[in-house]
Amino acid sequence: MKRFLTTGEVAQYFSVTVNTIKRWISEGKLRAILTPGGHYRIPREEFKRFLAQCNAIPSRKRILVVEDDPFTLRMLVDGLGILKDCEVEASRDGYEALIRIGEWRPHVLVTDIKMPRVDGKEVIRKVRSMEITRDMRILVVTAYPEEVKDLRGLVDGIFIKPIDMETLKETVKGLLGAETFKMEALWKDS
Amino acid sequence: MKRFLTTGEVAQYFSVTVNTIKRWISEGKLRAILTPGGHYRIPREEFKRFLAQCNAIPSRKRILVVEDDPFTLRMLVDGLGILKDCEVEASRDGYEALIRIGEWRPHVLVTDIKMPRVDGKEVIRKVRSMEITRDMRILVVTAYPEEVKDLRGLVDGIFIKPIDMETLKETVKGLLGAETFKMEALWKDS
DNA sequence: ATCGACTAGGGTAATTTGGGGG
DNA sequence: TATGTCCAAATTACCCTAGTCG
Repeated sequence: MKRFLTTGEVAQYFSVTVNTIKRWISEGKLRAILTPGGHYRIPREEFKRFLAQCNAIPSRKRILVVEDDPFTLRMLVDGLGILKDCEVEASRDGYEALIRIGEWRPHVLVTDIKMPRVDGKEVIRKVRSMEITRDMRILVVTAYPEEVKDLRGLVDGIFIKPIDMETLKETVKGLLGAETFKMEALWKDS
Repeated sequence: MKRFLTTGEVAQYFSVTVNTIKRWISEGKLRAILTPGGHYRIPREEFKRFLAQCNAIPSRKRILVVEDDPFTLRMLVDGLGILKDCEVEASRDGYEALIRIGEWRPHVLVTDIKMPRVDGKEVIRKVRSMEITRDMRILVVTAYPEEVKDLRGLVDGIFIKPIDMETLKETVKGLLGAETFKMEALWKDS
């Protein structure tokens, strides 16, 4: 198994020209190393990361849970963890969560709305308005029903603590069923 | 752990032919010793140095500017935009910035510390503590010198408004020159 | 000392880069 | 905005045989 791929190999894989791959690299979308002669080599790990980011491989669905209370967090992660073909990760605060959203692009975000030093509502509005994260499904978890009234049209579900895990799991399963693919280019023909 | 590598081993590592390795050696790009029979042996240390060099200049450097004041933002983006081999992007608030950091992995972050509904200091502490963003260089821009005293050890530079763009540009250039390698990922198996 | 596997060195074909412009 | 196409120069791959390594 080769450790590095050439631009040509990656280009062939995506059915795009080599120039497009070079542009992706120079724009930082795809990371690569340089040979002394100036040719790019793409690490296989990076290639896989990139594929997942493009939704190009039928990867397992990604669920990000954001919750600062360790007990609730544990319950959510463990509960969602038994779902089939899913990966669950946790962030303990909003800052971590936002970086992780950009990097990992979860399919579903399950988030508390009250977090120290971060405005959960503002985060949701932001995420909804950004191109990259617009397709992400959002479930809100909160202890204060009246806090989230104005989020109704914006999120895919609201759960009031204490959480009914069975309903939550069913809802997540439903959201994951709805496919959202973004890279038509990959489906032309191989 | 072997002390020396053959051309074939290095070639396999880089997904390059043996001849290419030989050319790198004859051109002095990769240093090697000679066996009495005329076969090359590459010292492991030299191999590591070489690999680091390949990681050093992978693509154009990415600079993310975070600033809510349109006027200052414009000045920063335009000013940094003329740097060679750099891409500059802007985020108008902390939420956007964090997602963009995760997605784009800027080499340098130039950020205001006072932003609506986001604690800039907390963002910086968070970014510094996370594996993915630990190598990112951070420059803080602020109008309040006393606000950022406790950030001194944490960031790579602090600029007080009004900004001296020439100094800022020089600093960014300096930070971009200082290479930060992450070779461990490439060393997992071998 | 022998043998299989690998290597050096060279010549030629194929690929890659960077840039500009559609 | 993103991608495809074109170009020359540079880099790398592929082929070979004689020689070295283990």
